[in-house]
This record gives sequence, C-alpha cells and structure tokens, in this order.
Amino acid sequence: MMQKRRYTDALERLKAAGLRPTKQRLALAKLLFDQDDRHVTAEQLHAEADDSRVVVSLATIYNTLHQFTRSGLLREVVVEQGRSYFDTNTSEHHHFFNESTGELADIPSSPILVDDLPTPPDGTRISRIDVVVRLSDA
Amino acid sequence: MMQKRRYTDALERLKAAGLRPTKQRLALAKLLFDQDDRHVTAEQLHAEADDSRVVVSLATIYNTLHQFTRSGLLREVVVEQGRSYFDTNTSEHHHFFNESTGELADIPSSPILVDDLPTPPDGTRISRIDVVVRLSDA
DNA sequence: CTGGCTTTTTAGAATGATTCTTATTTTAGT
DNA sequence: ACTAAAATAAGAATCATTCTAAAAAGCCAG
Repeated sequence: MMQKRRYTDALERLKAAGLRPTKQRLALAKLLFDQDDRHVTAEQLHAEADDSRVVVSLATIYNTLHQFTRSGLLREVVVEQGRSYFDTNTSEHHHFFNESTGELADIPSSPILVDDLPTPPDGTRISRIDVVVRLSDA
Repeated sequence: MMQKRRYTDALERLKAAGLRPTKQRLALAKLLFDQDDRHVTAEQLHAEADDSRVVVSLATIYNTLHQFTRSGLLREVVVEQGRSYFDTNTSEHHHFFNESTGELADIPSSPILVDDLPTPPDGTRISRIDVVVRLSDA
C-alpha cells in the first residue's frame, strides 16, 4: 500500500522533471526518495540497488544522479576531495560533516543566520550559499 | 632587498612550523606566501614552480601542500568534485566560488554573519565552518 | 668536515572516483 | 508491431591524488 503510493510518487517526480520513467530511474528514485534527507554517494546507491536486486550499471547511476540534480530533484554537495554526496533535500539548508566518519547530515532547523550577503563581483550573481559545519571528535 | 626579506619570511615560517627548510619547501613557500590571499591547486603550483625554474616533482608539491596545511600555514578548500584548492589565508573568512571560471576568492571583510551555531551532535565538536557563496554568470 | 642515520625528494606505478565511447536495449508514438 | 529517439551498459579512458621504493639531501656527533 505504502509501496504503491511511493511508486506513484517516484513516477510523478520523474514526469514532473520531464524524465522518461525507465525501470532504473524508477528504482533509483524509490531508493532515494522513500526516505527523506538522504545523503548518498554514487557507490552507495549502486550497492543499495544491488541489494534490492535491481540491476543498474555504475554509469547509469552517475547519469541518473546528474540528471536528477539538473532537474532539481537532488542537490550535489562536495565536502571532501574525491567524492560527491547527493542530498535528497533540495530546500535551503546547511550541513554537518563529520570528518572522522565521513557522514554528512542536514542541520535540523537553521540556527545559522547568514545575514548580510556580500555583493557579488562584476557580471555574476549568487546562485547558492553552502554552509558546512565540520565536526571532529570531541 | 624585498626578495631577501621574503626569503627570510619563508624560512621563518618553515622553522616555526618545525619543517626542515629544504630547497623545494623554501621555493614553494616563497611562491605561496610572497603574495597574499592565494588560492592554488597542486597543478597550478607545480606549473608556477616550473616557470620559476625550480625543479619540484608533483609528489613533493602534494606532500608540501599537506604538510603546510597540517602546520596551519595553509587551509584546504574543497568546492568542486575532483580538485582541492589551498588558501594562503588561514584566518576565518569565507569564499566566493565562480562556477563558470573555477575561480576561488576570499570574501573581502565579512558581511556574512554566522549567528547562532547549532549544537554539534554527541561526541563531536565543531572544528570549522565553511561558507561558500557560489557565483554564476549574471 | 665526514660518516652515518634520518628525513626528503623523486619517478613512476597504483588507486579511486568519475566520465566517455560505443554497441545494444528500451521507450514512445504512429 | 515498426521506427526513430533516448537510455543503458560494459569496459576503456581520464584525472587528480596517493603510494612505493630507491636515490638524494640534511643534520648531528665525533
């Protein structure tokens, strides 16, 4: 029942984004959006797909993550040299990054106030503001 | 004259950091610290070293950048998947990142106020807060 | 200032995440 | 079903970075 509803959700998200609802895109969308506030790497998602008996190549994982990002379904977050995280929460919010575990998490509510925006240089405009609060062992 | 003073600066920085003043570390320190507010990648620094007729292997560039970072002489900034920037300004400040040119720049003064810090989870403490203002073409 | 031990540097191989290429499979519309 | 366009996949390729092992340089005691 819940499954069914979610399946529909995934399907609708794809439609809204103008992406053909292929088997792998639907499967990945379900993995990504059935829980909220997920932060996954390509490899993690690939492993999850394997676990749920969906055959998806790594190439498709990457293609899909980027398409979803372009369509506004995901937000890419870079906090470490080497790997990218994809965040299913696309609303404005900030992150905790645990440097020892590599975990990335949304900051609940937003106690951080970004107050007085600097004026962007010359012919540019602000497209986004990323705030990462880095954590180490106490 | 100026050159001499700077050479001494570089030497002193290394001493203070407890790093042996080898030829390549001195040369790199001069390249890095003779101008302020530099944001270089390993490849860029390598190219600069070549240009100034200093032979330094890429491996040494990486070793040195990391040692300098560990010693607090540099700050590593990750804004794009793939490459790291090293910032010669180690004081608390934020960055502009121009997404189309790949340029990273300090935000002059700090009009951004990070107001109310969130409490870090469980056994962790905040080690740093990174704020990146992403710019795209106007 | 010289040997001998430690730290650095180096060249090149190795790694790891990501991207690309090309052929094959699916999808969507008629 | 039939076909053109889009998506997937397998594996090669790329790119920044890290590792390895061997040669070179720095440093200290004598």
